[in-house]
Amino acid sequence: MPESLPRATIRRLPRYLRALEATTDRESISSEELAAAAFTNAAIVRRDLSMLGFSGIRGVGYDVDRLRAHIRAELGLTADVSVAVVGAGNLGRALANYGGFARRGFRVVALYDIDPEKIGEDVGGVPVKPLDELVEDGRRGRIDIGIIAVPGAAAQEVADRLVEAGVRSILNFAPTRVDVGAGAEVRQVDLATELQILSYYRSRA
Amino acid sequence: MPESLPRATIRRLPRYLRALEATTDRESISSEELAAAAFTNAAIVRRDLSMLGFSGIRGVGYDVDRLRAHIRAELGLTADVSVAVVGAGNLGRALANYGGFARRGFRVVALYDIDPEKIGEDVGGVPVKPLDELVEDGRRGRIDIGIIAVPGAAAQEVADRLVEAGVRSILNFAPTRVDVGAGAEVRQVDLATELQILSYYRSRA
DNA sequence: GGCTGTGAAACATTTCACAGCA
DNA sequence: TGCTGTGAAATGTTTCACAGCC
Repeated sequence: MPESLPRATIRRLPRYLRALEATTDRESISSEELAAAAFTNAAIVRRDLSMLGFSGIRGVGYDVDRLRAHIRAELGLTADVSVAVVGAGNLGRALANYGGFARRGFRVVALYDIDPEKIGEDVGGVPVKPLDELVEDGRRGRIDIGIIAVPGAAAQEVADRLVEAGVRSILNFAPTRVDVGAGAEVRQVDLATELQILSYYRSRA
Repeated sequence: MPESLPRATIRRLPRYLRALEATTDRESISSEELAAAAFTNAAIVRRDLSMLGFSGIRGVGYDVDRLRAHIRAELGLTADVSVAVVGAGNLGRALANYGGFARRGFRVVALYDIDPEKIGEDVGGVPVKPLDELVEDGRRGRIDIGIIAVPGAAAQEVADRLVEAGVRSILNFAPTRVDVGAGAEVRQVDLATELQILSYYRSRA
């Protein structure tokens, strides 16, 4: 594995990319300007881009087009990324319909569920398929990222299936942490946790 | 404002609380055990609890009931917290229906939308109301936390209304950052960003 | 003996500040 | 002159390791 970037830098790359995608009217951008657009500060921008091995021009700034392409490449976003969502409940449907994914190069290719009632439905162009087909689909075509949008009790089972299907990147919305081997990377989004953290700050305002 | 805890500690408190809520069969728990349940390590647990001003008993561990109550208090979760969701699209509906909130003491009291078609609907017991009533509702009753679940273009406008309604804690699911004064705390959950970070790790596996 | 509480070291990240180049 | 690139300091966080108490 090539030298990895600092975690803090990685977390900021999507913000830089978004800012650069919104920048269409200029050839170059200074660290100060990019920082303002990406909600950080100029020193951090310069340090981050230097970690990426990307150079600007002193007295001028960074070349917008080249930087955009550089960050896309760094994030592995050179081609569309295919996403499978497991769980066709409210959250799964919301994710399948979410325009923000397509706009950023993520293509939701299927929703999987165990409820026979839901199989065959079409959610904004995305077919709902039986969970039993996940492993086969994953082995045949390519699923780059799997999203777990099922109740906590089913999360581990779904994670196992995803891994079996060859999925090595998982976004888990279930509050239950899942254990996959070293073979996969899991990110956790816990909605109640976010509210609890807000609650902490609120209670001492 | 009382001395604030380190950010890193605050982020872990919800995990400790969840672990302790699942612990009903024992009176005390060691840092080692709590660490395993909360996906961290024993030294961090001891340091965190010591920052909280909470003491265990040497040779034994931490009193489960007292610690649970202590963390709940620290998180401001002594009473139910009321939540308003703005945007009755797929995501807003998913959030209004999400059992994980109620189970953790968060009560979604209303969904707000501008679409006249949706007004008056009932989403899992939560009424959909016109956005125009948000400010009035917020001033009359109490809305502890507001969730923005509208398209990016409308996010800032919604944030302004929330602040006007007296809401000082906001969870924003729109990709657009919102600017509220110093009066409110905003947390950002960006779904595409999460996928991009996963994509980074995938591309170098 | 077992586990907490915490100095001190190690590590990670941010900020400062300025030399150096276009 | 204006802005980058980066040492060095400051700050924040984790890890180590062990004294001290139950």
